[in-house]
Amino acid sequence: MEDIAQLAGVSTATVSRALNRSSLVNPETRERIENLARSLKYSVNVGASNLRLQRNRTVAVVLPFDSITRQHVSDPFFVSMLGSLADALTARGYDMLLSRIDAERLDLAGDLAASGRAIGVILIGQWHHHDQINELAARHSPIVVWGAHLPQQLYCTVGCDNIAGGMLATEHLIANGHRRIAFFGDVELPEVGHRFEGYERALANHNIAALADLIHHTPFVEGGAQRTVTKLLDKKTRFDAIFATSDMLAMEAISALRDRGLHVPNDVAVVGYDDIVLARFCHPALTTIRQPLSDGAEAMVDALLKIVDGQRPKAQILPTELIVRESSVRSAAAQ
Amino acid sequence: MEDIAQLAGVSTATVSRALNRSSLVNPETRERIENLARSLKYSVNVGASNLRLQRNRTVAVVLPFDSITRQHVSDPFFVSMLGSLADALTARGYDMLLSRIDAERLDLAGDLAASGRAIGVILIGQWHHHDQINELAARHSPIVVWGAHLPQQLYCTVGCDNIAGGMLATEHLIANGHRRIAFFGDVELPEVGHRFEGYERALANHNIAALADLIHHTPFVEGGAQRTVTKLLDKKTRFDAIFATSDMLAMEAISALRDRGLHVPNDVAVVGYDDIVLARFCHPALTTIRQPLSDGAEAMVDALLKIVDGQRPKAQILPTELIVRESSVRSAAAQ
DNA sequence: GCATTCATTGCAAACGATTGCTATTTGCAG
DNA sequence: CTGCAAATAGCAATCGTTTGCAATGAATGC
Repeated sequence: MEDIAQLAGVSTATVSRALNRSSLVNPETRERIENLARSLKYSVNVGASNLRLQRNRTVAVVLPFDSITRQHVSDPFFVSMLGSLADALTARGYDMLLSRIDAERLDLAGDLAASGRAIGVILIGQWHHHDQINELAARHSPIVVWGAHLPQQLYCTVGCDNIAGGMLATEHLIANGHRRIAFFGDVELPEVGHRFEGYERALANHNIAALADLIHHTPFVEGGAQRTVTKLLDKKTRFDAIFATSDMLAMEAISALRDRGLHVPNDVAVVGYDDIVLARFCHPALTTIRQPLSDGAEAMVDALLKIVDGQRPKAQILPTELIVRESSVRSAAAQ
Repeated sequence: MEDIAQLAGVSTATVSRALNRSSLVNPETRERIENLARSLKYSVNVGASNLRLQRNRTVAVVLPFDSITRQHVSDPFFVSMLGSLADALTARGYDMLLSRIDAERLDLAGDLAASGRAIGVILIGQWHHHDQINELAARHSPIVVWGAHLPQQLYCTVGCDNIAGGMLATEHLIANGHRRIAFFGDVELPEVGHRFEGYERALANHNIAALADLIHHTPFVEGGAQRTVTKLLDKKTRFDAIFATSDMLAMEAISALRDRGLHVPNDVAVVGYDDIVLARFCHPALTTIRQPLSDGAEAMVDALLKIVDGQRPKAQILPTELIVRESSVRSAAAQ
């Protein structure tokens, strides 16, 4: 900036004003300075500017990872969410700082804001860490979480109506004549817990008993669904449908069923969750529950900005939608 | 920091030293200051620190998007790359700034470094923008690109041996008795261009003519592969295999073939590219060329750090691997 | 011709942290 | 008791920007 000031024969104050299009500076001078800046490939140091202005246009997006299994969160759903968040933030002129944080050390997420790196944190998924997040929020770390709305939570969540989603999926299977519907998912996760609640309600509505044999704790790990399918078949548990709480799980389950000679949907119907891009192209095309990703991303960003602004936005629950494809509907043609 | 200094009865200088574990400060004093900092949930302002130290531990990762089609880069391959990059950067103590930039305004990527937001840029995919990137590098923007190594490029690339990958895929199809192998991909993209070169070489090695009818410009857009399949079938072009230059393309093509009553692999064998997670679980499981993602991410980060350090790292070409699954091998059982 | 206003510009003090240099204190030897 | 070195801690400048206030000069009104 000093250099430009020299070359333009003015002070840095004027350069700063010119570059910020202040009306205090002579249009002619401004033009000169702008050209100089352009030709020198100069752009203002955002860090210094932020420091002086006490402002910040960076939002931290945290993708927790599991330190025990060391697994990557490879689920396309979460990564698509990233893309949508990046778009929502870019549209509002914010930078996005992406952080992978050990799920056991979620308190570190607070540092991102405390250290001035970001104005707040968007956490993708609450996983098992409701309490930790609550603690963070209690310390007034600006934070918005993608996940389920829980009673007595101190933090703002944005998520889908998982109960409705679970019902939608289950009702659909029931409507197609299925009675022994297996549930695949990690019920300890709040979101999945809600989907399970929807599952139970739908069964209850139709006077179908929820059988413990059919309810399987299937973690979101590669190979999880496969193991669950194997267990079901080895125990000769009777089932005619699966409600899998993610498309990954569903695709893996379908693959495992096929390996054992079972046909989807004719032997076993399957409904997934998320509607990832590939759900349409796999075979059989996946019936699934769509979550409105980009709406969700926008809502999270808006909520975070409100929090930073001192407001207390309410949790948002977005609608879900049943997308019927092939994996749940018996066909004469197939088989 | 002022506050802590007050409470500890020392100056900010001492606090700063204590928090940076300087040996110049009495261990006792340091302890006191650290406790104070902890209980006040204080962490140093990274921006101010960076400003003073003239350093920066942020790397920008740029995911170009196409302004014309406004499409999101939804290919799981690129998003997985993001995850690996995040890991590689975190491991080295760097923050990751994620940016989506209009592919036509790639020059903006230079700003990320010029404005001090990041020490350098990692660009995921060179797409059609070789010249623009060259220009950037000519201006000494520290930049590393995932993509093909081109003659006379000024920037550092990390990528896979796409020629070998293309040969591997094509040789495999030839070995399985296929002679009329269609090529799906946007040959204008350098990486795909190389894969095409590998395809041609493999054909030439076996004295098979490369037929224009079989070579299809298929952009990486949703619906692209489907349209190409439709065109092939409508024109009654004879083909017994497809080499698709991404798994997305491959899965879409398989889906389209199935819609037209053709069986994969018995009527048409298909080989994809990338080995995305879902390639294993789709049906038929996809034969594909694996790119070593996390090695690539590490290599890119290392290269960027070298550039920032004033060195001129060489382009890196990583090996590819053929993963044979079901989509390319005729089976009696299936059909 | 003088006072007053207006349009530009510059001076210098912040923003929060770091660090070379300069005190101050303490311990120890002579 | 004095002198000197080692151990601690503080002063103040600095990083690159921004901006309140003061200063300058030109233009206007009387």
